Parts: sequence; C-alpha cells; structure tokens
Amino acid sequence: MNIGEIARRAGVSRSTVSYVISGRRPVSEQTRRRIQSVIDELGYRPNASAQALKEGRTRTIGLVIPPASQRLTDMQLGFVASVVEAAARADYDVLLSPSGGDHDRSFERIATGRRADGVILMEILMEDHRVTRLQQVGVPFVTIGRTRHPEDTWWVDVAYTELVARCVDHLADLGHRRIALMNRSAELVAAGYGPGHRALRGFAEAVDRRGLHGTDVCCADNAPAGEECMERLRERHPGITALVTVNEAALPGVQRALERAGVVVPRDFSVTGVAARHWAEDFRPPMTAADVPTHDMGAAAVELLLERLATPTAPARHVLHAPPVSLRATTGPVPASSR
Amino acid sequence: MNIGEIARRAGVSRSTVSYVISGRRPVSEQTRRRIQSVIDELGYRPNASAQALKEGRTRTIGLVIPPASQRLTDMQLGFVASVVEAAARADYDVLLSPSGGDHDRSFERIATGRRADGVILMEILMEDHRVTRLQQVGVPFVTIGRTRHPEDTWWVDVAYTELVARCVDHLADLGHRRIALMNRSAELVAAGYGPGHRALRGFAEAVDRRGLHGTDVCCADNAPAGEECMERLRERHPGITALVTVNEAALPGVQRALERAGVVVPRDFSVTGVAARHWAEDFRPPMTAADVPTHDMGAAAVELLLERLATPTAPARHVLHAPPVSLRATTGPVPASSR
DNA sequence: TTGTATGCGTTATCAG
DNA sequence: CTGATAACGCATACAA
Repeated sequence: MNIGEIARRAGVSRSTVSYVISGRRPVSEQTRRRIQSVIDELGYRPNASAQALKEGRTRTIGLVIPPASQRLTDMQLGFVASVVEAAARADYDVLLSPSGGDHDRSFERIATGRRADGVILMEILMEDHRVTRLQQVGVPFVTIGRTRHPEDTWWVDVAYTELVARCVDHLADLGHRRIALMNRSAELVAAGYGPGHRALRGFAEAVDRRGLHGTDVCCADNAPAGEECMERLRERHPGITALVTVNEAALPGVQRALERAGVVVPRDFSVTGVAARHWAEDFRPPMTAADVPTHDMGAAAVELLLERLATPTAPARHVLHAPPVSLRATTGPVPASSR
Repeated sequence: MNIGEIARRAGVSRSTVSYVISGRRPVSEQTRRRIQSVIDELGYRPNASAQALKEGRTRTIGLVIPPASQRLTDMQLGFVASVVEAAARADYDVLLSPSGGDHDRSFERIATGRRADGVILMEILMEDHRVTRLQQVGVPFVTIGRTRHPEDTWWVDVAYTELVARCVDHLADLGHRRIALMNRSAELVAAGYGPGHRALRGFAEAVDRRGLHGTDVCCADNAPAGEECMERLRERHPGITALVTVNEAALPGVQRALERAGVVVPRDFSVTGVAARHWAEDFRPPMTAADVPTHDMGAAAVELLLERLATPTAPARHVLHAPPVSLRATTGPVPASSR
C-alpha cells in the first residue's frame, strides 16, 4: 500500500494526500477528513526509504559502539541508553554499528552509505581513525570522548584529568602520602584510549604538585581483575593508604579484596575516583566519587548532533563535564600508623 | 555524488556502473577497471535509501528493547549485543527502538514505516500487544521469549519452568526441605512477564512433586533489592536452607546479605538458579546455575528472522534452550541442624 | 559487451 | 483549494 492507493480510494491526487499528512499546505476540512479516514482505515504510513530518498535525510542517527562481543561496561551502556532515549524524544531512530578495527563494513555503511544523517562515536582514542574517516567523508558527527586535537570537532567528554586531580587533592588533604591509581586495561591505555591517558596525567601532575608518592596500575574491566589487582597492589606497595580508581567495573573486586584482607574502609584505607553513580552507591560503604553523568552526556551528544545537522556551518561545540566529587563514606584521614 | 556522476566520469552509462558494483552481469575487464578506479577515487557508495526503495528491502533489522530509561539487565544487554553482532555478520544493520507502553512512536515507525525488513522483540509478556500489532501489520518478527500461545509465532526462549524445576530437584536430592524462589520484580510479574510466570510455575510444581515447603518472593532487578529481599526472607522464614533465584541482578545483594549474616555457602545455605554465566562465575563461591546462553539466543533470533525473510511462507520455528545446571560450588547437603 | 528507459514511493513545484 | 508532474538515486528489463 502506498500514497497512490490512498489517493485513489479517497478520490484525490497523491499530492493532496501528501499535504494532508505533512500539513504543509491548507486542505479543505472536508477532503482532509475523508483522506484521513482512509489513512486510518488502511493503517497507511509513508515508506521511510522513499521519504529519505526524496527529502535527502533519514531521521536516523548512527551510533558506533565497541564490538559487541566484549561486554559493554555500565558506563558505555549508560551512553547507549541515553543516546537512544534522547534520539527517540526527537523522533530520530538509532542505527547501531558495532565497530572495532579498521575497514569495518558496518561502520562504512553508516559512514558512506547515507544510512544516517549523523553519527555519534564513543570510546574515542587519542588518535582515532574513525574520526579521521568521518571527517574525510564529510558526515556530521559528535564524539563522546575526544581525540588529541579536539579543537574543531564536536564532542562531549568528562574532564578526567581534572577529576582525578581533585580526588588526589582530597586524599592529600586527608593526610595520605602514598596513593595508587587504578586505571583501565593495559590494552586500552596502549591503544591510546583518552580517559586512560588523561586520568594518568591528572594523577601524575597532582601527585607531583602535592609531593605525594604515587603508583599506577592498569586493570581489566571486570570484578575478578579488580580483586587480583587490588591484592597485588597491597602486596607490592604495602605503604599505600588510598586508592583512586577510574575503573568502575573493577570496583566489586576491589571491595572483595579489601574485605578479604580485613581492611576496613575508610578507617584503614580510603577509596575514591570516577564512576557512574550507581557503582559508587553500590559500594559498601557508599563511595566518595565523581559521578559520571552518562545520562546527560548521551543527551548532550544527541543535542549537539541535531544542532549540527540543523546548521551545518555552525562552529564546533564542546561540552566538558566536570561533575563534583560527591562526598560519601569511603575516604577518611590517613591511619595514624601510616602518618 | 551519485551513480550518474561516476558514469559520467568513467564515460559509461549508469547501468554499467551499477553492474560493476553488483556484479550481476559481466563487464569487460577494461571498463570494469576504469569504473572501479573512479569509484575508489571518489569514494562512492550507493545511497542506501535509494537502494532500499528500489529493492523493497532495507537490510535492516529492528530491535525493540525495553525503555532505555531503566538500566538494562545484563541478560538483556547480552541479547542486544549478540543480536547486533549476528546481524553485522550477515551485513544487516540494527535499528534500535526503545519501546515500552502502547502506541510508541518509535515502535510504530519500525512496525509500519518499513524502516526494517523484520523485527526482533525481547522482554515478551504472556499477552503482548506489540506481538499483536506486528502480526496485524504483517511485519516478519521473531521474539526472544514467548507469549501465552506461541504456537505459530517464531521465537527463541529459555525453558524457565524446566530449569527452575531442575534446580528444585537438585536441592531436594541434597536433602533440602524448605526452599525459596527469588523471582523478578513484582511489577514485571504483575505485567505478565513470561519468565516470571514460568519460573513460578516450575517452582510450584517441583516443590509439590517433591513434597517440599516452598516460598516465593519477588525482588527488584538490582543488588540493594537483593540484599534486602534476602534478609527479609531469612527473617520471616528462618527455616529455609536454600534459594533458587532467577534474578541475576540481585545476586550481589544476596551474596552480601549472606556474608553479613555470617552464613557460609554452601555449608549453611545453598544457592542455585538461572543466570547469565558471568553472574554465576562472579558469585563467591562460584554458583551452581543453569547458564542462560544469551549469545546463542541472540544469534538464533537473527538466524530465524533471516530465514523467515528468505522464505516468507515457511512454518513458524522455535528454539527452546534448556541449558544444563552447571555444578559449581554453592549447593551442598542440607545442614544437619535443619534435617 | 554496453546503453536506454522505466519505476520504486515520496515530496514539492508549477499550473489551474 | 487541488491536480499533474518532475525529480530523488538506484536496479533491472529490454534493446542493441
């Protein structure tokens, strides 16, 4: 069934049906009603492909996610959920592309097949070939995260450098002198994953500025790795009294390791860092942390993209989130024995 | 840039370019090469909307997920990931529709706008209006989960009734007489959520058949709820010695509650149930459970859908997964004191 | 081996 | 207020 069929049954031309649907020109109440009743009766809806072809836009956003094979972290999931939700609110659909390496077919379809009006990219590397590719092809895009030189791209990001530095400052203020950073996985950092690098930089700078002794370790994004990592950390660096973590998925393991070692938080050991809110709140006791506002960020990414689509010549916009460190219950004064 | 532009630059007709791309008719090596080089040089890719309009198919699968506002459970996420991955392998794209209630615009776009060749639906209710709607519209679909009368729909599901019964049998064999079922949330069960109903039925039947004393409770899909629920359960039914759970998201809370109460698993208390593998393995000690093969199920759903698209007249196919209960370390003989 | 012409379902321009 | 018609970009039947 198509618009011609509706027109035929209503005894009007196809254009009139089209105008009834779009409302872009006045139609007499009488014919409007007649046409509408035929539409309702047959349950007619315009063919999206034909509309897209004619209008030159698909009302679809491409969302490039990490290869689905590896389980998405909660933060990634938070981004996906909020992007989908924000897009739906704007009556946009979301086309998912699970793309990892180079020359991914799914990515290429979205980038060059005009299947989407614009693209949202996440898990950005400092040097990201997907960003390069999208720029080359000329598809409007917004990144969640940013590359090394983000000046004239559109992005939404978390100020990892600053947040981690704030956590270090907080610990230093509490008298801690020997602290550790639990970073994301070694592979991710090696690949040039932005948050990993920026967290490390913020840690190093703050530790240096406050004259502390800092240790940093990479840790895979899961609980067992967190447990092992925490144990190894305390074993090799028995002097540390506090942890800054940017690896939320490892948190349950960190907790387990501390519990098993009989370490009481925050009496014996302090924990803080950057995490999605529910990870911080699920920690026992609730964790003092900068809560990454995944929900706002996904929505902001969509908003930026729609703005970019509406005014293609607009200068690049960025949103850098630096949420406050929410004081909960995992940080306290350095133990007297370690002072 | 379009196919005409390529044709013009290569000095051939548009059809020849089209045939070079599709390979559906022989083209002389010489012109093929000339055309290909122009295509490569300009980075030309056919317009997906035009292709879809012409061919009458979009090479896109619609995936209807729960409203994104509520965090997806790991099992749901597993389905999404595996569907996306399997679709990508078949060179299909996935269009996401976060749809909850009736008359969802995003759902309607997918159902009636011919934006997708077929649809995969998850979180199916015993009476599901989305299923009805899709049948009415005539869009091919496959459900992950099934309705009350699933005979002539296409679906992939987990045999909750049977799996829960097996868990009960296992506990009965170990001598447990008073056991509890931790179901999904009360809202979900009230809404007619299939797994909730079928788990309850399997539990009731098995408990009855083995002459046990069974208690069942609903629990929200998160750790804090699991903790509270477990505590209440032990408080109100101090006699229970084992738990069957189909609520994986509550597991960390269950674990925490047991630990806080000083209950040693499986010496004092046994735990088993249905869960995605990593939840079972993350439990301490590793949990004896029927592991839901989310990965296989998503892939199977895609496979079924593609088969249905290929042969529209084929009779309905179903896949019912009944994975074995993997013996790990959370079940043991009933404590002597409770025998 | 290649070119010409048609139509997929829409929207919008131009006439009436 | 409404209708005829020309694109949008592509694939393919038909011609040559």
